[in-house]
Amino acid sequence: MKYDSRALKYAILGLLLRKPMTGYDISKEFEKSISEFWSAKHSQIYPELKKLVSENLITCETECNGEPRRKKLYTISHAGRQDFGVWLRKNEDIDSPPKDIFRLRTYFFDLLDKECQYELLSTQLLQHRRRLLRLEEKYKKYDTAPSDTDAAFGDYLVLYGAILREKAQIHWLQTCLDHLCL
Amino acid sequence: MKYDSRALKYAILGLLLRKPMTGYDISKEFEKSISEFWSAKHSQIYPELKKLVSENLITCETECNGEPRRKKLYTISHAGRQDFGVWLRKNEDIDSPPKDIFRLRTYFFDLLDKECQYELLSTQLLQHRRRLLRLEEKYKKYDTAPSDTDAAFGDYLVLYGAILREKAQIHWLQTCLDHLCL
DNA sequence: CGCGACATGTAAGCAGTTACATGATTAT
DNA sequence: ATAATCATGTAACTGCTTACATGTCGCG
Repeated sequence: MKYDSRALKYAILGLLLRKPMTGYDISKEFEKSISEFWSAKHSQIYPELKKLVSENLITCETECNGEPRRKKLYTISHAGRQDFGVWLRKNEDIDSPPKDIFRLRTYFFDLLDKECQYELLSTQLLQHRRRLLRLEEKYKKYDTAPSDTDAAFGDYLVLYGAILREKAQIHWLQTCLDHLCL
Repeated sequence: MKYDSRALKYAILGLLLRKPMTGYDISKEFEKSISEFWSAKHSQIYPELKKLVSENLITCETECNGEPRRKKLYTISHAGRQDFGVWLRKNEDIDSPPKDIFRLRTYFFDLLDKECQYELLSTQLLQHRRRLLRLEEKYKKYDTAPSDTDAAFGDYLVLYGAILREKAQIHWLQTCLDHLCL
């Protein structure tokens, strides 16, 4: 009875802790740094915001100076701050290895001809190299590492983590190609 | 209209291509090498087997020498082989980065005191080092790389991939700790 | 006026986990 | 006997994606 880790809940609370935001803003934020290790669509975010309001962890403002607005600005509540603080400090076990469909294909490589194995591996390699390049572009913008009290600190760490992950993937794919000994 | 990549379907078909198996056998197989990049519980496998039978991709034998048995032995059909072959050769785009809850925590590290940051990082580090050791134990059993036509080839590749993944994770965690400059 | 970005939602369906259920076989 | 493993299933629920739906705002 605890599959429910409620990651989306805490991602939203964390973002709202920095500043009040609309559902749309949160959605955009997911497409930035967070997308290096997760993503959530607006169709998942809007219902979650409703739920958090009903749980009194956030509040929703629809008007400004008495005028009704089209935007809904969400703000974290005291209870929300507390809940998030407890979660953030929780020292949980490492996750089971992440699902990887390409590795499933690789697992069945003995059932495939060499040419096809080569095709699949080199296409993956190319794409991961492109992703790495894009990440390194982003990384270059930091000429120095942000302080660990700066909001950019987390961004910086997960970006570097994404780079290492891509490098490991590339290294693996190259090793796989070497084992094909064409 | 194609979220449905049906990974479980192809995992099962691939395993049955090697030899006929029961649902229980398949379940056990998932706990071996496949668990380095994915896992499926029996509660997901049994319904999928039913579905595959209804799609005529596999057949089910319940008896042996006319005697009814308690086991259900599944065998891949001709249509199943074809379907799997097409899937295995498909050159798909790389997946979006895998979900990682610990990185979500890291992303919010600026909201956390140094001691707690240190605690979280070092606990993760310890556990990933343990996982790496276990993987390296397994890897040592191959004194030489299996041929690319051997069924063990895939096992070997994904195992090596898991080792590189853990090493990258460990390297990242160490770098994060360095940035804390205690 | 039309296009793209802003902004918010719902419905259907697949994917996966946890818990509930049951019963047979094997080893101690 | 009794505990562990073998063996098969279902129900309820969370999580996530895709598609459907609607309307606003600013710019050229």
